[in-house]
Amino acid sequence: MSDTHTDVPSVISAPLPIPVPLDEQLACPVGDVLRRAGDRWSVLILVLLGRRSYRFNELHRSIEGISQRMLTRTLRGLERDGLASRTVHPTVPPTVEYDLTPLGRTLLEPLSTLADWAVRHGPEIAAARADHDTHDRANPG
Amino acid sequence: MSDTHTDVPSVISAPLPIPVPLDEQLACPVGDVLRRAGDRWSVLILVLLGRRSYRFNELHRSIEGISQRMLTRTLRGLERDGLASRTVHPTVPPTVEYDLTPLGRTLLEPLSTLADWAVRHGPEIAAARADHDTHDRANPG
DNA sequence: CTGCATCCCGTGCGATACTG
DNA sequence: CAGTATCGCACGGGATGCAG
Repeated sequence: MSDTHTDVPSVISAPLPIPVPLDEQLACPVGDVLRRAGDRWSVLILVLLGRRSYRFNELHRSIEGISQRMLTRTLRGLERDGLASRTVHPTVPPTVEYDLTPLGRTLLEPLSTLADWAVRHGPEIAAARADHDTHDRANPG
Repeated sequence: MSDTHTDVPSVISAPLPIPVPLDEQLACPVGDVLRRAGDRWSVLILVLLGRRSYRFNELHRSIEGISQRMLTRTLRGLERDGLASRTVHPTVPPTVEYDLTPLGRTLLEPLSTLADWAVRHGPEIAAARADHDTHDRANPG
């Protein structure tokens, strides 16, 4: 953890065939995870479920701006990837409980590493963005 | 780094106002970074530039399947966020060199953490996905 | 309560063609 | 070499309505 020395282990610094082949890109699980994390709701839901289990409408009420459609779709996606679990309790009004799977729980760690970076360097990004927009054109639209 | 004990530090486990307000979501730099990382090309370009500087067509040749349009747009995006730098050398055939900024370089670390997780747990995700698709319906298409 | 179906829009992304 | 312009498709994502 020295100062200017950025030691990057693992995959990122691993040798890479050039040109990076299409197969490699599509088959790579990194792309999968990145896409998941990149959508608008998955990470937020992951974080909420990381604290406790939620029911459907409870999640719906807990996330301002999400539609039922996207909540359903996102949960299905997380479930499909083995990150969240869906438990149906056969009560008279149906009750469905969502939890994080052990796998999903392990994802919180690397996610928090990235989130931490984002929070730390958010101002720098905002500044760079403002600077770029100002110098490039007067009215960014 | 114990076995089943997942200790999640920082942002992810920080207190969160419920319901999570829309402003919070849009203003949050985490969302920004996640979106960037979630697009198809940014991370790959970040990784390449992390090794050495590249020229435009050199990048174009190094990434199979990317269009000029998306290469330009992605590089502009990275540049706008202060993650990559663009240097024009006033030679007779114009030469443009792309590099990682110090900021961009620091992003490689948390990114590699996530990438590492993806590679480690990729099989589990694939298995869960196959299992889900099989049990849910015979023909997923 | 928990969801699926339908309609619609914005945009990410690729293909192609053209310019300094 | 290093881009820009235009087109078109696919998909994420919101609004609304219906159903078990």
